[in-house]
Amino acid sequence: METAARPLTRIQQEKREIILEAALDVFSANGFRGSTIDQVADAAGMSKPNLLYYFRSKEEIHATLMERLLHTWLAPLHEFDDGDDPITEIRGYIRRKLEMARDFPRESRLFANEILQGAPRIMSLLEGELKQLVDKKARIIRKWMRAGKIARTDPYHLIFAIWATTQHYADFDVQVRAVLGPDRDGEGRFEDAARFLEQLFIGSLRV
Amino acid sequence: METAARPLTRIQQEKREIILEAALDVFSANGFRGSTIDQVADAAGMSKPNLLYYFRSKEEIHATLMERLLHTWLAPLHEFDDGDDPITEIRGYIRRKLEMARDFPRESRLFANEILQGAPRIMSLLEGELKQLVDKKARIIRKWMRAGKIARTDPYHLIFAIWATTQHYADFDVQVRAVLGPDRDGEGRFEDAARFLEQLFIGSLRV
DNA sequence: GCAATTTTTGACCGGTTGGACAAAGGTTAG
DNA sequence: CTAACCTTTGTCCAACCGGTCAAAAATTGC
Repeated sequence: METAARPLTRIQQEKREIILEAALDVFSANGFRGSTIDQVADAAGMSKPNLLYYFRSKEEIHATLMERLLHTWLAPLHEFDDGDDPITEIRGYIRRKLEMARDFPRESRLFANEILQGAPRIMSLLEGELKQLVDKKARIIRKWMRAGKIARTDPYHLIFAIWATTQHYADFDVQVRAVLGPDRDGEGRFEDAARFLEQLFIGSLRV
Repeated sequence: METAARPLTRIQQEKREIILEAALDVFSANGFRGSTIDQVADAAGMSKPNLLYYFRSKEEIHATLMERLLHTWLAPLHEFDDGDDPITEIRGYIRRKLEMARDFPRESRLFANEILQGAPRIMSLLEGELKQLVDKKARIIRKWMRAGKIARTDPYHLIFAIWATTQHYADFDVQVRAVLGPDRDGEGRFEDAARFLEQLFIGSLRV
């Protein structure tokens, strides 16, 4: 009584979830080409052929992972919206992005890996959905500037700078830790970063 | 009549140079594990066994490349020095780092790749040479702050932010281009970035 | 021109990897 | 119990990849 287009059973959904979780671990640590199906299968607690029963290929795992990741990834920018107080809005965006770097470093690294390789699989999304979203937010920022609520500057590069500085704490984590040294290790660095970034961005935007 | 430790012939030096140049191209585009010796040999215009006559292994090519890269990479930070005018000094550092992102994007990406993978091969350098260098520069910055020449903030996170924002234009180049769109493409984006970053950092540091 | 040395190459090898497949094991509905 | 279906696994394969090796080709020193 099922439809011709196979609906996923609950077991299938659960196993696919486990595999994606394992793949996120492995891919983000070793890169796509540096990872093997066996490693993912191992991390997922199943055999390679079993894994390939749920995903037809290594590529398909990666593609599925990327698709989900991008939704999560763009969420903070979607939330960024026209509000009474631009400073509050921007501060909130920075805070959310920094929290994502802290709570989802694997996702950040996987994304960074993809972009570094030239983003072959998500180029169309970057040029389409992402560009339009950024265009929209840039218009909001420009409006604030015209209204004299924040200092005039390039909204695109402002957004790039927020991305770069926040994601740095996920993507370059080992370097940050190495430079800060063992004494300044621990999650305290994220609070220091939050204070610093707020001062950096808000300080330069205040009129 | 040569000494026991074989001195490199001119041909050997030239060929090694050609190989390293080709390897930088290939490794920075595909990552170390995503690249094959054949690809490098191809790009260098020679056969694989011939390439392996000049470098004993793929690892050795990568290690040699990394070593050279790191010297170039830390040069701007070495130049950053105690001066009369902190603003000029910081502005100059930002400009030099941004120029490196523009002129040596492959080096930047290779470095980013290494850090992303956990920096297994250069960890000791990060914890040693790099940390000490940053510590030294952080002390200079703190001195400026105590003298009331720039606003008080965390010098380490300031340096991280400069790294992140400037390298972003090399490492995330495809994303930057995609978001700016075809009309804002071209090298003009680096000048826009320079103006923006100056305003961002100098604006927030001014007392 | 000839011998020693350096450079280049074709052929090959062992290990790894992505993926196929058929058969076995398990589950569910009647 | 049994037939149909879903899940799991052992085995296998072809392609790829890093690296070796011996022999050919080119270069160099005399």
